Amino acid sequence: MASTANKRQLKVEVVAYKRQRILEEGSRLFFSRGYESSTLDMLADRLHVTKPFLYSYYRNKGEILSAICETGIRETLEAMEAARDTSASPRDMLAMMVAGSARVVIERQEYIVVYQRETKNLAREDARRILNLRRDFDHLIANVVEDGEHRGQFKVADPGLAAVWIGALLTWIPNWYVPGGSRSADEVVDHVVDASMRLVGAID
Amino acid sequence: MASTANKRQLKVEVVAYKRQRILEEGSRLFFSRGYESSTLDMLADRLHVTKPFLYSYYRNKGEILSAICETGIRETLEAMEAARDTSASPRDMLAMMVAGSARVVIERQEYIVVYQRETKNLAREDARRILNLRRDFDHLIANVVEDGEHRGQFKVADPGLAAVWIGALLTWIPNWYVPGGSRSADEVVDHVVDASMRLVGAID
DNA sequence: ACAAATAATTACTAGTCAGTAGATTTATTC
DNA sequence: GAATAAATCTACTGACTAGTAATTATTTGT
Repeated sequence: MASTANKRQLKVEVVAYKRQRILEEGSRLFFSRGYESSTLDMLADRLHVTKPFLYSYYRNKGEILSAICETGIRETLEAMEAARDTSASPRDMLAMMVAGSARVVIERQEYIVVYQRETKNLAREDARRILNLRRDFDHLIANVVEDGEHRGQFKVADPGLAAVWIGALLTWIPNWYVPGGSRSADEVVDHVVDASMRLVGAID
Repeated sequence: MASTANKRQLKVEVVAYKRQRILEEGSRLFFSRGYESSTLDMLADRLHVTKPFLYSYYRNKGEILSAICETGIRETLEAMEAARDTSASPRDMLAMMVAGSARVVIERQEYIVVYQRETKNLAREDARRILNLRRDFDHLIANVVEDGEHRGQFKVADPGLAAVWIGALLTWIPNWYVPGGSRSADEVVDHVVDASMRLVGAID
């Protein structure tokens, strides 16, 4: 039989898993119906549980939303940080950053769309925290672009603005990429990288 | 005294004006609070009228939303069509199209943001109609890009995709342009045009 | 096996809000 | 200036839903 410590460990994992499942199904629901039009009863039904179940894993509806938004931006950010912690040239680094976060956007469409569409429904405090993550994201791009500009690999007037453009391209992906459609995920990633390179005037 | 015909004409104009004012204030309200969190009582208060007043100018809440969305996309489209009906070169035409619609996006921020954020809350039929306008918009750009590509003014792999990118830049403006901030509207327009030119690989 | 603790449910409330019926005020016509 | 029509308002309802209190079921420790 398993030790008490093991059991305790298992329980922690089960709780984490349940919390994650709530976010997964929640992101799908909010994605397809919008946050306000989604009820907690609907979410509970999809998980084959009841509403009070949700309340023992999240304080309220808003906390579920904020967890979804935070997951979306945080995973994108992590993909970028992984590329930054490389010794690649600015050009290659930017390509890796864009490719990495594009892949997250594609894999986590629901999270990303909810994150960018439902900001208005976040509680003040949550909105602030998540906005800061977004800022980190923009700075990460801006820094690489600036570095590349100094090293003569890019030709761009305003690195901050270029970062904003690249952010726009990434966030926009779910508006036109259809999973299972004519374009493969890899093609999409390549296109986004190509467009980003054009925006920063990467010298061939 | 004014003739009966004149009075009738005036009345038509007054009705149109009231409908327009509802949309104006509605777009501001939906922009700042989100559609679902906005109540018709709030909207009525802002106009110093009552809820049933709104119902004598629009059938229901959804019709107000759809009118706002349609106004947003339609005005952008009109700016583009004006540029298309010019005999300019593809390069100049695209620049005019982007500049024209960027100005509309800046002037009508509230309409544009509501349009792109609240699509999920549109009735089926309205969503379809508005999606078609959006398609026209994309085609208009794609056509110019394709034309420019054939004439050797642009260098781009997929004109349809380039159109999507440009649409992304335009729609994204409200996410970073702050009216009365450090950048003037004209500067913003120039930046968007510049970025679009880079995306289509315009030959200098 | 049984007591304690944990997990999840049933059944409810309190508040909100889109939409409406009927009254009232304002404008128009003769 | 009375009669009619148009515009707007007051006061209400019915449906919905976030959140909760009290109860039942399940797991755990001894």
